Amino acid sequence: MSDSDSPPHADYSETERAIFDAALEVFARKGKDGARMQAIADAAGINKAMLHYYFRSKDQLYDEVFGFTMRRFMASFGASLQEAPTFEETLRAFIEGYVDFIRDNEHTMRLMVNENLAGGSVLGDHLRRLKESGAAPPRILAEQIEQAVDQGEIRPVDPDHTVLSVISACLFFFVARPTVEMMHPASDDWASFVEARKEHLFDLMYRGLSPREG
Amino acid sequence: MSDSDSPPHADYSETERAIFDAALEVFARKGKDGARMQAIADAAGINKAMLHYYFRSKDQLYDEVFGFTMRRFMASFGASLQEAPTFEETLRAFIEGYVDFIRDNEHTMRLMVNENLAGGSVLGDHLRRLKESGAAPPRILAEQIEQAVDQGEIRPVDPDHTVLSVISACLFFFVARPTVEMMHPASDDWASFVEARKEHLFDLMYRGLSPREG
DNA sequence: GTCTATATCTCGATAGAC
DNA sequence: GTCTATCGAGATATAGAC
Repeated sequence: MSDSDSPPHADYSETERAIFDAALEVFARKGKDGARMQAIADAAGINKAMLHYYFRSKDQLYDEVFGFTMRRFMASFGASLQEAPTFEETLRAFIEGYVDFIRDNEHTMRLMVNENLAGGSVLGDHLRRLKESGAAPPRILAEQIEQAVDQGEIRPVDPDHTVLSVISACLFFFVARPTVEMMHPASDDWASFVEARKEHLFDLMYRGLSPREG
Repeated sequence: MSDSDSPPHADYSETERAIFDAALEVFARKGKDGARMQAIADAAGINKAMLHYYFRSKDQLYDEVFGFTMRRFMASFGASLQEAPTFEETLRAFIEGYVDFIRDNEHTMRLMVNENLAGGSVLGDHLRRLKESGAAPPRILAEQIEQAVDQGEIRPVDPDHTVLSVISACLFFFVARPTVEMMHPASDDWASFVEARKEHLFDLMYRGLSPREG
């Protein structure tokens, strides 16, 4: 249900796992520099000395947590996309799957956003390492869009801009969740707000890509 | 051109203004807890003692910077919207104006996002105070959408969800700018990428709202 | 592996000379 | 108003008993 599912390291012990989850949560909310080792220890239900025993330093803890989280985040992208007979179904399934992933992994998303706000230097390091090891970033949705354009199911659009727009729409309302909940009290039931949003987003996006004349 | 334009306080001295701008930049990237007073002093070209002389404490500095920045951010919303004969023109002008504002005020946007990631408690305080003083949050774009629906220019949509979608699309690619620039090297010229994005966004959104049959 | 105690350093904040 | 020097709290990290 939450960020702690599908362990990043199969060989993590229970304690390491508790530390990892706690660190993800605190780093996600406060950023690397704003996070306190004491807060992580408290959230993990252990004491500070254990953090250093298992992960040596704050830098190393952040690096490890960020690396795993980034890979999980990128993998979710591919996992949300299942090819279907029509692009309409493909897009609907992607929005459904991707929004579900973010809903169940808000801390993962927050950590990614926080790293971007801070400038993305750690992100850059990891991305470079990933590329060197041959793991290309997934352009799988963009390819589906190109196909759909070729087959005339949607109008000619720039695939990369379109992917970015879909991602933005699926993600941002989670980023701004506190604001959304304050401005839009009707969303006091967040779960049903998220479901309504999926519908709205699919309609807006699919119609926006439709080839019908304008 | 940048976040430092249109002074938040007409009665700020030059030094106060330099501190304000420096604090905005550092808080925006690192968050309240991650920011260092020394880093703010360096960016402002003064020493730490001056920070406390003018703003007493870090808490108070953050509170003041956040308050002004939030009001500017909310005001930009109304300022980007100019009523036009058709909703098509209104939407085009809004996207143009709002994206321009974010492009020229990236730190402002980052501070808002950072506060949301951290939970939004300071944001909540300020919003509550604003409401008590009678300044309602601007629902001005939502009203334009309602009108356009009534007049049949666009299909029946939920105005609040639609506003949220437009905002997301205009904002998020700035939030994720480091990732976008790494993943999409074609955007090495950020300025022209932003311009292309405005076009793409207007097309996608306006067509997505079109009443034509599906 | 786990905890307490502590070393070491950094940060926010102030005192006081100019 | 501006700077240097410094205090004291709080942070990361380690030592060492169990």
